[in-house]
Amino acid sequence: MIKIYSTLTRKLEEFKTIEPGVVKWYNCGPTVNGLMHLGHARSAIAFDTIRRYLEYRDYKVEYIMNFTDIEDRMIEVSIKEQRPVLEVAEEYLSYFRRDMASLNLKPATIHPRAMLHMNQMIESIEKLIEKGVAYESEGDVYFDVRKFDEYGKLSNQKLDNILQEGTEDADNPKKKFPADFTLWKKMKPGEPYWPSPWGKGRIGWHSECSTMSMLYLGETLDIHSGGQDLIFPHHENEIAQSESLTGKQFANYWLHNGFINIDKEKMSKSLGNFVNIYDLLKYYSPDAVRLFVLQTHYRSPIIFTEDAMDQAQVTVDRLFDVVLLTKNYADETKKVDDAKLSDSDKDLLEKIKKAREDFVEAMNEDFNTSNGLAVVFDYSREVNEYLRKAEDVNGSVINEADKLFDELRVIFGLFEDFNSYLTIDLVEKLIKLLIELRGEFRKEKNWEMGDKIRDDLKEAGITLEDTPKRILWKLT
RNA sequence: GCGGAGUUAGCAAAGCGGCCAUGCGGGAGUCUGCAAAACUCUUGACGGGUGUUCAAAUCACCCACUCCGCUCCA
Repeated sequence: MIKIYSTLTRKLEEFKTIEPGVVKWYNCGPTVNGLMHLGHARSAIAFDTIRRYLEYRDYKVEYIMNFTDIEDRMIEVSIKEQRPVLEVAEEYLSYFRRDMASLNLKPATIHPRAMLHMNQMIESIEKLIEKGVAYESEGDVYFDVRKFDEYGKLSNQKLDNILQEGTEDADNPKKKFPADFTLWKKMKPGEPYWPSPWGKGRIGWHSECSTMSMLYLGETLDIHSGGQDLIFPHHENEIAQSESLTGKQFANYWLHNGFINIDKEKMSKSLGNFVNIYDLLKYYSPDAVRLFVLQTHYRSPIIFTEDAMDQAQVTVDRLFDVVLLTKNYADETKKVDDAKLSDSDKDLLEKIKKAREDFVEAMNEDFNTSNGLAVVFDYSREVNEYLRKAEDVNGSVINEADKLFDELRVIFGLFEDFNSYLTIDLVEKLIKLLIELRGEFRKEKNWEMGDKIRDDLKEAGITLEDTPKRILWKLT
């Protein structure tokens, strides 16, 4: 049984999907007005890993992650850089895709973009006005939060308290009530616009996620996720809009990841203290970044330091060593034959089984990757011990160990470029080395060793031809 | 002011009533022609106080400090 902590109830809940075996999940993606930074990456890696785990547990995950490409901040960049919003969006979107691929983040089932869903959003706003929960005011449209009784339920705040400090331009005279939020924003001169029943303008930020999630996943989602900073007002507003529209619960589980801090201060665009993924990957491997993030539970804050990143790099490199060793000694052509097992074989098989169970147990508890990794480290030590100390290495047993490593690395998204380690380039180097060694033996008239190398290579499918000028080799 | 999270060994980070985390690092050892790796043992922790309990890092209360949200942010 998988347990999930939901922000809405503030406790662990048993995970049950609406439709058996299918997870409908909407994750709030980034605004593409800049490069992907470690904060985005933390969120993306955490949820990517949870998604991979759910898939491992045989769920079909319909994972939608949007890109916000039309919004105040997009327009700011557009004006600053003197080029159309669409062009800005395209550029940063391509950088995001690049960085996401570098971090081995699985693409979402669909990555919808706000700009391409204007009509649907306008329709949603019209319906909200028809229902009497939204109103037009001088070309703007606002949501009337007093019409939604449960406003504040996600962020656990009462409307009175929200009002104390006010919200988004609280003193705006066009609003009936200070906490009302914008659904449609009238254009200002020079800004991009779309036509609507209320005149030229653009969508308010909170509309896109409601509209697009319902469009692709239906009126109630299993999971809705994002960074903790989105709880208020973004997700609160999404709930207000969506539930007013449908009368149904918008999402059953609300997941929010913790922040990355630098020097005890939140990493954010507004503070300008963020670490770009593109730059970070010049110094650390993608695996190190993933491990760095996953060592901490997804809801806890992470303090970024170079020291911690260095540690993650060392750790992941060592883990890779044993995974690679295991792969080298695994024999997938043979099945485990109970009659031929030594005590150490049986012992390892037992440990593999136990590790798999312990791992599942750890992850079932609100996706505790920290404990999950502890299981992996214990397990890798056991495999190392076997590989180095067992009287005979049984290829079929090691193959079982390799299978578990494969399962684990797929879930954590580690060592994806695994197969590229055995390249034709490496084969060439090895063959040249053997030819050189054989040359040394022949110089010493050690024909026996020289012939052994030639014969064994032929056995392996590589033929050497001794010609007067040089030695040629070919794959047979 | 309101709402929330936290303070665990040199560093990172789980645990959330009784026993082990785990990773990086430090020390010793095993192996060993050299090197590297690995394995074993070891080091060392629960912010401060007061309670509850047979038993507390874990529960309650108080104090101190930190961070986050209430404004664009993952």
